[in-house]
Amino acid sequence: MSERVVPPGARRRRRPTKQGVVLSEELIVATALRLIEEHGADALSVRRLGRALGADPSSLYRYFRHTDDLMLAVADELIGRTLRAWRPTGDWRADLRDLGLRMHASALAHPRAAVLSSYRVTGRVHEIQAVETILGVLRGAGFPDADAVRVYHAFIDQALAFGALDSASTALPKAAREAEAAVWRATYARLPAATHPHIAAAARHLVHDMPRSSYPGALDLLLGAAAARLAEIRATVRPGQAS
Amino acid sequence: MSERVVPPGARRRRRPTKQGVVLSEELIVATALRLIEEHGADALSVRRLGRALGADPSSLYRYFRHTDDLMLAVADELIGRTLRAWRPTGDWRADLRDLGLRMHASALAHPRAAVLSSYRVTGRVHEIQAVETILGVLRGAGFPDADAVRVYHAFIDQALAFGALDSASTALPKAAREAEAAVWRATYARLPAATHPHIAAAARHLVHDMPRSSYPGALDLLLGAAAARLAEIRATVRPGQAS
DNA sequence: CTTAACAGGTCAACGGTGTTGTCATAAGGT
DNA sequence: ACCTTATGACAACACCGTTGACCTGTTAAG
Repeated sequence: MSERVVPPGARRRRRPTKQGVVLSEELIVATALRLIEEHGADALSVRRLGRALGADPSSLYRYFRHTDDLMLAVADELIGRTLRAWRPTGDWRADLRDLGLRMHASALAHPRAAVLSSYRVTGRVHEIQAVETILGVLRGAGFPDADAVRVYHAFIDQALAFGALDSASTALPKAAREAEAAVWRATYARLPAATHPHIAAAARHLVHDMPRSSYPGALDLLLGAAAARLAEIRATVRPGQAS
Repeated sequence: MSERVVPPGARRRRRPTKQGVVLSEELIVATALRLIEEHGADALSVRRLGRALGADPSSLYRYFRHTDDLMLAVADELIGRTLRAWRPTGDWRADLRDLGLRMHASALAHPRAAVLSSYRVTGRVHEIQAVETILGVLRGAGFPDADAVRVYHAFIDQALAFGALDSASTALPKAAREAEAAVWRATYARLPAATHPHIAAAARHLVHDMPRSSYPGALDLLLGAAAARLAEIRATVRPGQAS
């Protein structure tokens, strides 16, 4: 066995599959994404992916060391797509808001990849490009390096964390998702004021608010705090005028 | 088969297992938690849990309809423990900060349950108690119902989302976790300024910041924004003096 | 005190999963 | 034309969650 995965550059022998398909890293990732989109995140398994490709499942291990590796490649491809669709305008706050919402939406569309990419550092091309781009926006806006990294960190973690959270709940079978919303109406909204005064008082708001994502609000909060920090920095730096 | 799970109240026949153990919902949940603590989140499977209990795996289905159900019970137990350990002082901001950190820590200690509980509404006793308690803190501080729910929502989602995110990364095998940190040093910190100027400029900060959790910072941000909102509300309400 | 019902345990099986060791073969370089 | 070897196929392993059928001891009713 030793190492069955060959570095991408060294691949040459394009022997087709029994069913005539010529495999490649790109084709595998694209097919995985298609499977996820068409049949949901749970439809993705090595065996099913093999079947969809017209190849033996074990062939995939010539391209990825294990499932995780494959999912990271899928996640990186998603980052790339999100970044390509994004059109920065030069207004850092609006641009980051837009990017945050896009990342969140992309996570919602691909729950499984979102969960994985939320806590893994891929070190792949698109991820690096995203880091460079976001840091560029922040430094361009005038954040000193240390603050730029802090804001970047909070921004990216929040987008990923809420993305994973919200995507997990939309990935539930439809019946289960409706059942969740029903818990707020049927259980919480009916608790008597005698035993649960605070829930009873706020019941109306709970039923309305809780089944919705709190990400947009949290994002605005973060950007607001960052803007306040930037104003503070600018005020401090004015006298000396150095970066 | 029909319905094999009997509602907790109706249980009476306490026939012991072949190996002499008397099962109960509480014992199962406690054992599951112990397994997670001792051998990591991946050590928890129906079969292993059965083995640890000295019972056939299928016996567990007399108590929980499926694995999810079991994990929700585990999650609810965790909420209960966290809440019991928390000692509110009456200072809403300090109390919520303390509670948020405790929830985050508890998620770190029980990654698998954390992930599940982060996007599911259990409607179980401890969860309800937590909602009532937190809403009580906020309403007691003077937040009107609608704002209390908004702050509650952001607070709880943030704690759960970051908890799930951070716990997922600490649940990685130690080798993988070290590899992640190494990516920042070995890949990002070495990118040439010519192609990646922003990363190169901020490299030192990236290496230091990125492998750490951004939750405490994000939490303070949220509470700061909530405090600002409360001050605003108080200022507006002063003249009429009504709640 | 006997007896009938059934809660709650066991067993065996089904169809799935990721992963690996071994083998065969066709493509490429020489 | 040959040799090497990348790469695909196959079969097997050890797991997983879940279920239907069966059996038995406890319990409540008569």
